[in-house]
Amino acid sequence: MAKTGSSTRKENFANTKIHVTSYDVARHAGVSQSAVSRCFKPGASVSKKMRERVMNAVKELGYTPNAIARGLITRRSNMVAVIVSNLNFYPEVVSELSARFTDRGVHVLLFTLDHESDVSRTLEQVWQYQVDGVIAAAHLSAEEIATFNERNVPLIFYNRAYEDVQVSSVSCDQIEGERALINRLAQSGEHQSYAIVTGPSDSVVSMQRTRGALERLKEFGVTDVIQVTGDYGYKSGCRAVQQIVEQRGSVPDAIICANDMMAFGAMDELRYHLEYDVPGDVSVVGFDGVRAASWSSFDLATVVQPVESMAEAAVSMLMDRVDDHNLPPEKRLFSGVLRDGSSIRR
Amino acid sequence: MAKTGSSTRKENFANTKIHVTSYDVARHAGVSQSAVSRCFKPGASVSKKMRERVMNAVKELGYTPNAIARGLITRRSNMVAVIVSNLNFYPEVVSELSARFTDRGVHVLLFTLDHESDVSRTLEQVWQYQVDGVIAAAHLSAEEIATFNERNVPLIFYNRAYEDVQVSSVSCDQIEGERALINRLAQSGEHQSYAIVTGPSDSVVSMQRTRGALERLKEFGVTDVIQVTGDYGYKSGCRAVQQIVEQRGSVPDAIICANDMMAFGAMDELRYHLEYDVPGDVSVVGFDGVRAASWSSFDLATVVQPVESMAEAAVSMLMDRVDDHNLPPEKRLFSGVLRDGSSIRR
DNA sequence: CGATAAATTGCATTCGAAGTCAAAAATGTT
DNA sequence: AACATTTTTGACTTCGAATGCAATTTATCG
Repeated sequence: MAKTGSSTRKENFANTKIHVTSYDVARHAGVSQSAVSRCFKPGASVSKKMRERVMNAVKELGYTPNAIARGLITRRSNMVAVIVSNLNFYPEVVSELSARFTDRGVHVLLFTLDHESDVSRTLEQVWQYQVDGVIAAAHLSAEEIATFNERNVPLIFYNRAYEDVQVSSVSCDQIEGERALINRLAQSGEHQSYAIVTGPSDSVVSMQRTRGALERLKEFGVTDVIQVTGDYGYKSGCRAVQQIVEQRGSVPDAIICANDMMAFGAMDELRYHLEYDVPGDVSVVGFDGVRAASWSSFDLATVVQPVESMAEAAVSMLMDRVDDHNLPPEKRLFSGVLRDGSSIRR
Repeated sequence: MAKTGSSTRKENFANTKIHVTSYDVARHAGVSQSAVSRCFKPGASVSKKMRERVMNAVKELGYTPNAIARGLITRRSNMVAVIVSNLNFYPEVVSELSARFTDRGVHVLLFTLDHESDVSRTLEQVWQYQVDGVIAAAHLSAEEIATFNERNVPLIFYNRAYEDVQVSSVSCDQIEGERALINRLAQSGEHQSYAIVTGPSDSVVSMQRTRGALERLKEFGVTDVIQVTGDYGYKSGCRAVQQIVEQRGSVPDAIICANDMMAFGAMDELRYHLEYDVPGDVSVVGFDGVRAASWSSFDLATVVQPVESMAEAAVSMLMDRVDDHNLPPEKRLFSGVLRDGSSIRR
């Protein structure tokens, strides 16, 4: 009540109508609403004189097109949803995606998931907002993926490759990358015993990295590899090291962490609490190539995911499919780049 | 052409109409469209029987309300814009904001700025999308702020306090926090000479932190303080240390960095390149209290910003103003929490 | 200059849900 | 059972811009 009253008041008194519509512009310029609309549509048939008159009125009234109304009729919201399971890990990805979408005049509706259980609630919201497409850096069930087809909404997974599902994705080759790391460790000739710190057991990415490492180690004849589970966080890297030491009674020659954060935790635990020398006593490697990997404190050997390329690929794949819904699913696999570092003994 | 054709084809062949509207539901349930609409409005007058019939039809057809259409008539998009200058710094903030908005059924349109010059273009987009409100962790000019009033869009600044402008904000008390850090340094009795690594000169936050430090140092009788400028990044912390040493020919007793990232850079540069001991030869302090501050490698003395409280405050302040546009601007100032750490000599 | 083609403009309708209001149904009262 | 109340319901209009189509203007050419 009070609200309506006050906004009406403002409309009347302040001579600043709060919502200037294309009709207002049309009236002010003495043309039709269609004409105003056309002036905002690139490539529309509008005479120079008309455009000028309209644009003057637009400026005088301070008109801004209403994207909501436009979206209703064009069935194009120019919004995409970005679903990330946890923004704290790898903000660069969201940042890159956001920047690239912005370049294409597309806006990002951000959905962060605290618990993976929020997925279905999140998808409800996604449907309601009529987004043109979705980028998911989170795990969706096969049924959930299927609804995207039913609803005809393009979907691109970021770093989640589904083997048996026909769905587009952009990923970094986790297995290849992990193998490269093992090669690097083996090549130094200093590592006989290995331990692996995996990510959470429901993480496909972690599974792949672990598998890649184990496979390659096996090829080198290393079979008894200690595995402990982490949660991708720094602290879990610390804990993992404690567990490893507890289990073996000593440190292995190399600790392979499923991501950089855990590698940092592992290095710090080794150096500052267990007083081992990295890499003197034990080598540590990670995965991802986050910024801190190149900090002197760590100088971590890792695999750098080509975030820019991957983001660009995800964005362009998505927008291609928004423009043509009939394009078939496609999986793009990028190689990571081995970053050598002094966390490996040589 | 091809697109329309194909989607029509799908509509006809696949028996799955792509867009199920409230009319479809109404027809299927044998009721009016108004009735369907009412079933989705909490607290509306609908009989039990009606609700049941409608909800059955909803399920059978797989109907989802169209938030775009709803927003058009209700003038409430249930979307807010979050504008951040650089997502890479402090992803926690965006993460917290996102989670809290989600809890309130509000969706986040994310705008990241690469260059501050993008602000005006970004605001254009913000207007078009009829967001209910905006949270800005970026610098806006006075005129830009004024347009929010003209357009009657609530705006809350995050960690940007404008002294002479009537605008709402949530911030951490930079000056108080910095003074606490200086107190802590002074209290150890080991620090005579100081250097400051500031943030970029156009950062209000950096100015405040620097001012707070200088003021307190002056009160302690310290006046000749070396200042070098950084950009909030790790590398600029390294460079800053080089410059400081170059200028004085030796390290000061304490280096005060305007944020944690630069403090990390400074510590690493000191320890690994100049081979000084931190804190033995020189103490380092930061500001922000990012996760890595508590990593053993750094154990950085810093001021922890109460991100959760601040995010909650920003969100609730914004939503209050969305509900009642007449609420006056309000500035909320949170104290940071001093985090002691072994980066300070004692 | 007149005829024809091409470019421009306006009218009327559309998108999908929500709100207004009056009619209809259910409930309560005597 | 007759009436007054309250609750439900549906017809119709609205939000703001885009678009198909017809009407109009302008350009082109013989």
